[in-house]
Amino acid sequence: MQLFSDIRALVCEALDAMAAEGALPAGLDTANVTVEPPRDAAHGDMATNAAMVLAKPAGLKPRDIAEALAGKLAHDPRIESSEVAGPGFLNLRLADGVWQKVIAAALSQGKAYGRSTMGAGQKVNVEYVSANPTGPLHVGHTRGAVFGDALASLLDYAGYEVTREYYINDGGAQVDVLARSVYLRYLEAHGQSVAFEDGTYPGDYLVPVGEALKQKVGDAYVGQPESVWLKEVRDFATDAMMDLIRSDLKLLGVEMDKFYSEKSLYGSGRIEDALGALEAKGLIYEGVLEPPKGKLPEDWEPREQTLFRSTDHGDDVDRPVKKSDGSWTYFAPDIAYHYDKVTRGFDLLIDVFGADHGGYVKRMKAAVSALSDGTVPLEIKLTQLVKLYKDGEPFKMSKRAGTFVTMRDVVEQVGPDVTRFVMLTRKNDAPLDFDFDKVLEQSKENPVFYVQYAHARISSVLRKATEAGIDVSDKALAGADLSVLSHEAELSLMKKLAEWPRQVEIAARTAEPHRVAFYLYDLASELHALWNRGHEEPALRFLQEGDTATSQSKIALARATGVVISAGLGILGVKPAEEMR
RNA sequence: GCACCUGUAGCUCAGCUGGAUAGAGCGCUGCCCUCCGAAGGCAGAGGCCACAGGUUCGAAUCCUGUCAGGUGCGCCA
Repeated sequence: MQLFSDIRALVCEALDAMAAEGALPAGLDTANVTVEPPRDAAHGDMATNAAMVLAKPAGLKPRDIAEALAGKLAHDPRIESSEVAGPGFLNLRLADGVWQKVIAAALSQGKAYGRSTMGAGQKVNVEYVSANPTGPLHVGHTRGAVFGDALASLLDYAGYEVTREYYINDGGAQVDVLARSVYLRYLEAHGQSVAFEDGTYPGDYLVPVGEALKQKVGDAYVGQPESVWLKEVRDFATDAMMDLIRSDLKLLGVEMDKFYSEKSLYGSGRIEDALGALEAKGLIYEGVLEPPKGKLPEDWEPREQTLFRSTDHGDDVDRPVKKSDGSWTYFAPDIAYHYDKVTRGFDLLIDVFGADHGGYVKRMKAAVSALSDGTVPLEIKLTQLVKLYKDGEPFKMSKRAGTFVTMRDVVEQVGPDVTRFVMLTRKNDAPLDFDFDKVLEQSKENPVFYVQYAHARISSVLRKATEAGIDVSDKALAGADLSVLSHEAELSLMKKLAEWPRQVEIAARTAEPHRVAFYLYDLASELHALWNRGHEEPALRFLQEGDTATSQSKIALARATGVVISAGLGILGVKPAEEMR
């Protein structure tokens, strides 16, 4: 049930009828006709711009079209009244019964109320996190993980068939560095003292890996050259790191459908295939790149390389797929990986990258565009930096010194629910401040708390009602007489509930899960407002002493609100609170 | 130098693929608990939507340019 699209359909039907009667020219394009809540509630429940959009093509005055449209709509029982306003808006006021049905829908459909068929079962691949397997996840990864996961859930809720995927960068030079670092820890485990020079990972998290390696191979690698141990240690270490990362993700409540290994591409012919596909399109050539302007690297000298003509697909310069020594650049396996996604039959690809990868957006899109002949869109969402604070003071982090804040640090301090919600209360392309103290504050300044508090109040009502012997089962509530819910404060809450399916579609269309978080805040606000009205007007309390029937009606409203809050939190990956402590 | 992102109330931020008098929280002023959780609610004050042009019935939103901040820019991933 999506009330706004229902009414939009009604408007379009009326426009068709007008065209059939000759009041409008036939064949007008109604694609730009919208039905949405007006900014000012005094204007009514819904407003349509139909008359203004059609005035020009129809050669008529907007207000005349609006008047005629109003006449048509008046026949529908859902429309209580309509009036023409401003430059040609048609403001609609809906009958109370329409809103009351929203409660019934939420109760009967549960969390599925709000689900959309917008995605029409299209297969979408969401790739996120994809952190290098060289250490634990840190705060930046956390935002990407939370965002990607919520986006995936959102798209699922909006009717897409979603695959959550992680690309393991286990094929490049950084895993050799990892292997050497683990080897040093391994020597340490054998009692040697070692020095961590530049170009190694000094973090403590490799200590147990070194010890585990000792457990496995004893002293077999001690004093041996790299040629003996590098490959084995590399595999051992990346496996250990992926275990670490998986457990970090689990802590946050993120579960991937698929982990895809870069290494698996090498030697399989897949990279050659992907580049062959590009070559067949005439997009691969040998050439020399211009040096970047303005900031010339010290050791710049022109080299001939194998290049991808990405400029044919919207990039600014062509990109190298092979280094001057003939080995692949990192971009080559990335192309192969995306080619693989295309051939797996996805209708839409989404990559979630950190903002520091913004420079790769165009070339990646160019590659997918070329490989799919423009049939598979690749959307890339960048998540901006997270700045950490404690007591209002910024955290200093240094990767070199190994003093970066890990995801585990954050989640263990504030919990997965708070971490997720807070990181979703900002749009992905804006930087985020994360203050360890503020996110745990129990006040309305903290949206996590505010929304959870609303849910806890609803749970509290249900508990009290049960104690009072009122049947609050879904079945009993579904049978309640909803027509008694006609107070303006109650209608206001119902109207907010009616917006839920619409908000889901907007959020999914724009790939912006933060909209869900903001909607939930608004919804919680309506609930709190109604709750407090109960102080002054006892008739607005959910529990009506001695009147089971009326109580059930009002509790049905509370319950419906709880259902939507928990559905919304579900998308964000947050568990609703039954009570506050 | 180029590309991408950002610029909205004193502060932190929303703003629905262009809509009416631009919203919320914090902070400031004043109210509301014999009552389902006051960890809440109500009301007031506070804006040249960075700036300048353009597109149109209509612009915070789209286009161009300028300014400011962030991120990145061959042989790293």
